[in-house]
Amino acid sequence: MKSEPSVYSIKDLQRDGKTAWEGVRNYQARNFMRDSMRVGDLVLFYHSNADPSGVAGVAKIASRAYPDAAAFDRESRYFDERSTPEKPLWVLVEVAFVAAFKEILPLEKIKQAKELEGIMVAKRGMRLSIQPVSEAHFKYICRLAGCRMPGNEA
DNA sequence: GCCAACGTTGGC
DNA sequence: GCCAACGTTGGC
Repeated sequence: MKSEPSVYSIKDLQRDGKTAWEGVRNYQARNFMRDSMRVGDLVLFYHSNADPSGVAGVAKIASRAYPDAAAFDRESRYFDERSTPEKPLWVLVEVAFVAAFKEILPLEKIKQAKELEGIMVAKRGMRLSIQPVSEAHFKYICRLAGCRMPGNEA
């Protein structure tokens, strides 16, 4: 899951413990939240538009998808008049902090790693803010980042 | 700040 | 349903 650190960083999540991932306004990204995410699923937290851009840590899904109330709020930058409480168009999931990498694992490193061949985030023009990651890729990224995780002590 | 790539919108 | 115009994303 991508976030611009100037808006919301892994440190912000560490401080908050948990956050509602509001503001996703892309159908494909929404569908991943709604259809594929389950409580307990692990997430790579990616800093976009950053220096450097890359994976900043690990989070986990803390709720199933439910309507994103920001879409109903005229004052919100995420307001969308097509979405109503009766017929919500956009959803969010809650995301909980797991770990912050000591150092960002830069996109450049991800592109260089043979083991990560085919990973979505490395593809040209890939700007989807929520992307599926294979278990093998996930583990390898954690290893590259030197992150110790339950079930992934390597 | 530039700009390529992409998604969305809306005229036809 | 096509596709040009537009707005946004995000690496650099």
